[in-house]
Amino acid sequence: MTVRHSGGGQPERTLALLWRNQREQVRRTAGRRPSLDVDGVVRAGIQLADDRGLDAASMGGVAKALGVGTMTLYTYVPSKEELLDLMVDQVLAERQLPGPGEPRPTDWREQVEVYSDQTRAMYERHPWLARVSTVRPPVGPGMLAGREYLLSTLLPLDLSPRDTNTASLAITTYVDSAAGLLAENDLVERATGQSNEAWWYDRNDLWETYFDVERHPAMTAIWNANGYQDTVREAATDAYRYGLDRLLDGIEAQAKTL
Amino acid sequence: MTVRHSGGGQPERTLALLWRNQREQVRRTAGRRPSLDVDGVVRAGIQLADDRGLDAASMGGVAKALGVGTMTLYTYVPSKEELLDLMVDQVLAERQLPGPGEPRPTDWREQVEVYSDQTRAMYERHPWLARVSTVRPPVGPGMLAGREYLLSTLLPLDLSPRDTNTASLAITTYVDSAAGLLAENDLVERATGQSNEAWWYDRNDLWETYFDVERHPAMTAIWNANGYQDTVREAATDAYRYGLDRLLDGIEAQAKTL
DNA sequence: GGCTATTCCCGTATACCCTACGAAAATAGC
DNA sequence: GCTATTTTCGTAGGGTATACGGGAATAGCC
Repeated sequence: MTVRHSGGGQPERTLALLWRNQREQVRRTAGRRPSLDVDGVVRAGIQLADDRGLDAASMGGVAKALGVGTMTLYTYVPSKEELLDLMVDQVLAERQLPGPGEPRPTDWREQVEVYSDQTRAMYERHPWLARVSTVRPPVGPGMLAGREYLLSTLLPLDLSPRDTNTASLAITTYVDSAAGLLAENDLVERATGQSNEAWWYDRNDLWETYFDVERHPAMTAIWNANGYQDTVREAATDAYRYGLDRLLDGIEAQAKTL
Repeated sequence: MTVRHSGGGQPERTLALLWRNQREQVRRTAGRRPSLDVDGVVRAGIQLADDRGLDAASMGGVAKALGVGTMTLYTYVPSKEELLDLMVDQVLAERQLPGPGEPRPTDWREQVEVYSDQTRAMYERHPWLARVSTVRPPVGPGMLAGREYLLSTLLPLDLSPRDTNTASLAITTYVDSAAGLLAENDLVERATGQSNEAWWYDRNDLWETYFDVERHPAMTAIWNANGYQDTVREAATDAYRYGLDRLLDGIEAQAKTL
């Protein structure tokens, strides 16, 4: 199954849910007293997705975890789609990113590092995030806080406003997807109970039967020179660091020429 | 639904399917004559996913498109999972990347550009690709050809074998995810019939009711300086180019210092 | 205490999804 | 024509989301 996002629905309702903790609640008057609240439903969804994968966070699954009927959830959340939006913004907001005026490293690269570390840790805690589309994301407090922080780290570079925005988009794209990949790697190992190395070993036939050395000289050369890391995890971690560092190098160098 | 990948199954069977066109077929002997072939099933799946989204490429949907019963597909493909693997490797192989010895640009950056352009075009044609996990991908001819080409573009830099591999992983991560994002953006516009601008317009309440200028000074500054591009598409395209160029800048600079 | 309007709870039903199983149909070679 | 083999696919079982509507609980008012 694919995980899509933020359809049409009623944008006002969704926004009200996303920002539910920013404004105070209206006092209740008549009617049966609710047995749950939105936060509880969202927490249960996150918990389930963390523990047993995104598929476990079905409406039925979440309802069972909360000890209510499936349809009861629809009192709190318009659809599974918005529940997912709420789960996403919730975990985005978990990142501990300094707000405006709060203490932070002086070097801009170290500030970006904070974003990178926090985002990686978030994906590590919630690997199902990598499975959720980020186009038309839930524009809640969590997402806005992340964007705000990353933009603010780039201000010292004195790029034009437009370039600052462009650079920040490039960085989020890289960090979010690479961090998601790392987390997914770990998740798959846990979920299947099979290490990545065992997975490759199972595909020994590839090299023995199908791989054509003539057609793949560069791969062969790297292999012969022992250029492949010992583990998939190691390779992915190295690539993450290397790519982020080179990207920031490039941004820094270009900023200096202006 | 999430889109997962390459489970346990029987790796040999999956490999044989992925590389089915590299080795010739065994002659058939007795038994009822098949009405379809694997290529046809894969093509139908791709067609359906292209036209009506990944969800339309269900086993039932593909079978109906081919005019057979749903269960008939299981003669050709062990499960939906492997069908997806086959679809993915098929479209990966569609990229026109020069093989070893074939003509290519002289500058290494232009060579990487070819990879970037071909990959972007691939995602444009098959936006559902962005929805499919790339951990434990189908190791078929298409994937291997892509990896081989990208590695070969980096050889002129004379990095160590390990660094070459690391750099190539960083580039694929960036290119594939950023290209996927671009394509997904277009897809969502087509699928929902709502432009990204209209989507944001629907969320006007965000700025009017919830957005706190005090908490988001950097965003506010960029907004006031007119730093946000006119369209989401423009911003994403700019970010793609900018990020790739800066990443390659960084790689080039580092290669020179060695 | 009883009425009423309001709100919440959730069983049922519909419409999808994947796929295990097994019976029927078609074919090649003897 | 018989047999071994292969393909076809209906049925059934267990999953998913959610529309609908009836019943249950509550606050405020008389």
